[in-house]
Amino acid sequence: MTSRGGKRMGAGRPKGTNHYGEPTKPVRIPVSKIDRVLRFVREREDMVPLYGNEVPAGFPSPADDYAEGVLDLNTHLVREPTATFFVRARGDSMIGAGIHDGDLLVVDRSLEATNGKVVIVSINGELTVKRLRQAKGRTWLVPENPDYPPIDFQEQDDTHLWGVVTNVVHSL
Amino acid sequence: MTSRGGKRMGAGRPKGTNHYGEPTKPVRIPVSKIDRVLRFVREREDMVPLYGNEVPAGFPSPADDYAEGVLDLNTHLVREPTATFFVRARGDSMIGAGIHDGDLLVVDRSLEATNGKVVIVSINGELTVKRLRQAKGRTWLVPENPDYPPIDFQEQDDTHLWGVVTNVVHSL
DNA sequence: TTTTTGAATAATGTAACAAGATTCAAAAAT
DNA sequence: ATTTTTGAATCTTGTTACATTATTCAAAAA
Repeated sequence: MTSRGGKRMGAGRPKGTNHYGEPTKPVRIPVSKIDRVLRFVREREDMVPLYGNEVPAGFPSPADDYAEGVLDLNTHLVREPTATFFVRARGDSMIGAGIHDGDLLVVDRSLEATNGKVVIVSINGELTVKRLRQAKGRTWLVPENPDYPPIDFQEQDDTHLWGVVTNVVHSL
Repeated sequence: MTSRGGKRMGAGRPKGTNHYGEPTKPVRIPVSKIDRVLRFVREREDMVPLYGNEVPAGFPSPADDYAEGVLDLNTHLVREPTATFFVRARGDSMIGAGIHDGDLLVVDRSLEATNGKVVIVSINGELTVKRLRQAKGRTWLVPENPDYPPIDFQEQDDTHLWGVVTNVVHSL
């Protein structure tokens, strides 16, 4: 009935006992995206643990602290969001570069297409992926499959270099 | 000097002229994620256009409406965020399945490891990726490279099946 | 010694506010 | 009559304030 607590050292909820372990700030979000944003911040939706070759001690629960070794695929694979697009690979002409039929290619238009890079080129209205080779003042689009011949490349009306392939996503 | 505007129909900034074309609400966000969240809501960071084999008419600007043909890698590759982890592949024993040394493997623990699936297994404290084969009442871990022999698999103290590989991310 | 209690303090969702942006009709200039 | 300037009205937006909830722990009670 009378007072029990009172002013004293250590009373009250300690700092840092919030849901995230760090301070928060209100940020104005468009209503249609509030759900996505809350899922992202609350459930670490796209932060997935990354292991090396050692056996993980146990599978971390979402409540655990992924202080290190977490990976967000968007940030990891898309460096320049506004200059990036995806293309689905067709055929097996680049099988030697690890590009299989149906793979998803991440293409960055902001990277310079230098000798040896794998590039996306449109020829006669069709997209194709090849390795760029510059030698003896000429440029070649070289498949990575002995069944296909290199293509003499010169940028013309019907030919355009779209960007450099940075990653290949292969589904099993 | 005197009044010029005044009370009248149509005065003032019209509704819906905000940055997003819809109302906003303050949402409390952990400080370390404010940058990511703002980039997401403002620049549609992780929505990247996806093309088929036709030549894109032009590169869409971030201001355009990506009503269709956009892809978010996290959603696309990680179906069950809480049951998913990444492992970096080592060696070339699964080269035939399109898995190269250094590739990033997306592993889903919620999928059933059935015959023919590519799985992650720990053996003697080390992680390895192989294809699961069940035949004649026995289970084998089969490499996809003729240089390596199949492994007779039985779940024991030092052996654990961690999950099914759903995607392979290969960097160029 | 163990259990109960409530004062103290932090966290959190949201309302409120101040400053900025935008519009348009009235006033002024031409 | 036509064009330009102006500022009141109104919405947007980043941030602060606040009321409510959650949490902790030492004192009081059992």
